[in-house]
Amino acid sequence: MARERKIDMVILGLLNHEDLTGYDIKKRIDGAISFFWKGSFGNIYPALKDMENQGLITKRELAVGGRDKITYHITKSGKAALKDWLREEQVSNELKYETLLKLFFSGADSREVSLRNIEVFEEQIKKDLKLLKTYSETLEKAPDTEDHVYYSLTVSFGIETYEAYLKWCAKAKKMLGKRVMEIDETES
Amino acid sequence: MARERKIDMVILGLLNHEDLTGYDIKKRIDGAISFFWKGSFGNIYPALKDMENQGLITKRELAVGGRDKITYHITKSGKAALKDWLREEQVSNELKYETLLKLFFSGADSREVSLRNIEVFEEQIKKDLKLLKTYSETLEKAPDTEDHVYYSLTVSFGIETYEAYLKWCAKAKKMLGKRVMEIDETES
DNA sequence: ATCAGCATGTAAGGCGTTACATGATTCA
DNA sequence: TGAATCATGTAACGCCTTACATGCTGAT
Repeated sequence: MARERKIDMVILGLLNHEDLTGYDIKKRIDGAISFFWKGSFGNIYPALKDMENQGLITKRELAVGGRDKITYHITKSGKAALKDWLREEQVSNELKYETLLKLFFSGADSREVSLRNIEVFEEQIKKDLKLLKTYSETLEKAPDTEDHVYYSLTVSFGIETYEAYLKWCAKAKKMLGKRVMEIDETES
Repeated sequence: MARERKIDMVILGLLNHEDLTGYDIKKRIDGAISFFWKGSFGNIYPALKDMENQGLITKRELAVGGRDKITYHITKSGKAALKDWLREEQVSNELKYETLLKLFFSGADSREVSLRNIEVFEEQIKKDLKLLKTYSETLEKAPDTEDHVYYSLTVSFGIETYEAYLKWCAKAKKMLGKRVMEIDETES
């Protein structure tokens, strides 16, 4: 059965770049990473404890203004574990889209309901796409480091697939009989 | 907190169309649905028991050649629950792509490793896309029912996003310096 | 006869979310 | 002074996966 908990790898990946506190790790995950992976405190803190016991990371307690702040640092063993994971070919890529599930079973209700569900999805995607594009713009102005190449690729994955989603939404709405009378608003 | 278990809705959705055994339900889920939702026996059978207790479905035991076969049937209350769910606007759409996670942290290893990971992803997507296209072809020959519209839309969602993935793969490989010397094989 | 598929379940364990609990600091 | 954010955790609970357990049927 072995280790399945991927949050460890997220943590190692982040710590490989810089030392961080659990709180910082959470913030990083809530950024661009959240588009393809999630994490919570109840997830992260126990993982940090385990990983320290395994010798993958070390902790450094610093008293910052009378308060404890715990910063984690990746060890050699941790770096090795990260590489091992990167070189493993077996991956789990999973989509759990409730919108598609609903659409699949939409024969049970009216077309208005299906259309509304597609619109809800579309609105969310538009919002997310806007965010991805700000990431992309920030990246264009940033220096060309090796890490940036990878960051940039994941962002462009998001942008391209989300644009495909939007195209599909338009087609789906048309197919379900939505008359598009609105003038298309360019997303300025 | 309320009900979170979406497998119930998958089951209701399927039973809304026809009576099925637990085993049949699993097979249906392993078909086109598996692209956006998963289910297992350890998941399905307990759900069926719960849902029967809740009055959402009823069971019919039939002795088929000396063997017990349990077929489930959706009730009025079950149909209402299905509609309620369809009309709920709050949805959870989640992507958990380990490939992207690896790519994001690929600065920790060589470009060869990143390229290999993209290739593994690409191969999987090509395989899945082929399957989706057979679904699509089957659909084209099938009668134009209301249910088919929705089935068709979910399949086309898959095809279009997977094609976007493949485009991205090509771009990513190029960006990471993969020289494409192979003559492109048309997927006949 | 044997093997794949049909058919129904249970049990253990893992993983994750949410809510709870606590308290310091910073900024308006 | 009050709210937001920083910061670290724990506990309960829920859901799912995997493996196990069992036995029949149909095809080769």
